[in-house]
Amino acid sequence: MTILVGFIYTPVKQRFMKLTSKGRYAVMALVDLAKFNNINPVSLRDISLRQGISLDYLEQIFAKLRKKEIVQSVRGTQGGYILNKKAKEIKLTNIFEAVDEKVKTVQCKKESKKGCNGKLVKCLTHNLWDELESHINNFFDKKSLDDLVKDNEEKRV
Amino acid sequence: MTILVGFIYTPVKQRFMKLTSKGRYAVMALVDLAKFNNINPVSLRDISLRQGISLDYLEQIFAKLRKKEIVQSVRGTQGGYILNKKAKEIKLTNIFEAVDEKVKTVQCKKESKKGCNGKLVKCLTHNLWDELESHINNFFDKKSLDDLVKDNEEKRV
DNA sequence: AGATACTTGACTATTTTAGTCGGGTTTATA
DNA sequence: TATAAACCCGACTAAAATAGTCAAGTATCT
Ligand code: FES
Ligand code: FES
Repeated sequence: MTILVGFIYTPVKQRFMKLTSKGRYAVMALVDLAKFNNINPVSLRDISLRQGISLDYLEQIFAKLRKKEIVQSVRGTQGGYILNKKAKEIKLTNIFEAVDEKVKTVQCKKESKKGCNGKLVKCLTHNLWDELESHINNFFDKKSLDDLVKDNEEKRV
Repeated sequence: MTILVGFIYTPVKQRFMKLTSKGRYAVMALVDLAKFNNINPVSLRDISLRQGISLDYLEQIFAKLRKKEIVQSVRGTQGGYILNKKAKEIKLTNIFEAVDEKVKTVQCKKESKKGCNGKLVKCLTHNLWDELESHINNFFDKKSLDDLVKDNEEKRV
């Protein structure tokens, strides 16, 4: 905190956009699941081996996916996970939201007139981040798990 | 690192997309600079006060912007920074690139057949991240500093 | 000379990430 | 009914990144 002519800088504590391995893994794992999602549930162990993702980490991720009702679990031997909806109805936005990687560029409340950094007016770049957010979410809202699986099958042909 | 049936998980150390305060500040500061960029250079102290960004941090950011020839410095009293190009020619991509916040979703080499996580084949979601990268950079390539300033003036009217 | 402003580089508290670990519970099947 | 395969849950942690801070300059105007 720097003090300058009676001015105090309150550090802005806001990570304003993230998309990291957790989200990437979630999508990878779900594509894998969707591909092998015939009759039997798919175990995390299989996904872990096929995709090279730590089993323990996958468990954390799937706990979140289950809470958001994207997957369903089947316990016991021969258990695993199955999709809880049609692959076409699972959009990337849903997945990212479930694992806390929602794309959110502005932290300031939309309704309130207040800006970020506590000022009484929106900052110079507020509009930009707002547009960016729409731009990205637009992409994620359109893409479904089904699209990804199909995209993948094509590639293989 | 978990060992499982002779399998070793090498942790994937890749942050695959970032856009944080540093980039946000860089853009804010440059919009401010562009607005007040008449004849005289604009001092970081002024930007700091107007935008509520730590002066010390701004100095770090502007050092990078100068290295990439986005701004020019004028030393001494009444000194400060001026834009090194027309505001119309400074795209957001250039700004983010300068402060190391380039949007880069895939780490695997494009030419090589190898995928991320060291596998010999591209992962299930490679295409997706590739598309996403284009989608976002498309947005940033189009937006110039000039657009932002104009956008801002309109709002004020 | 003094003040203003840029320049450089090292340092650091805090937070986030990408896991790990240990102990459960549930259920199919041998 | 014993066992093993799978999910379930919460706590823990090393390493990295973030958002700065701080100190000691140098250049230039008045
Ligand atoms: S982002 Fe909304 S005011 Fe700064
Ligand atoms: S992102 Fe290119 S192979 Fe995984």
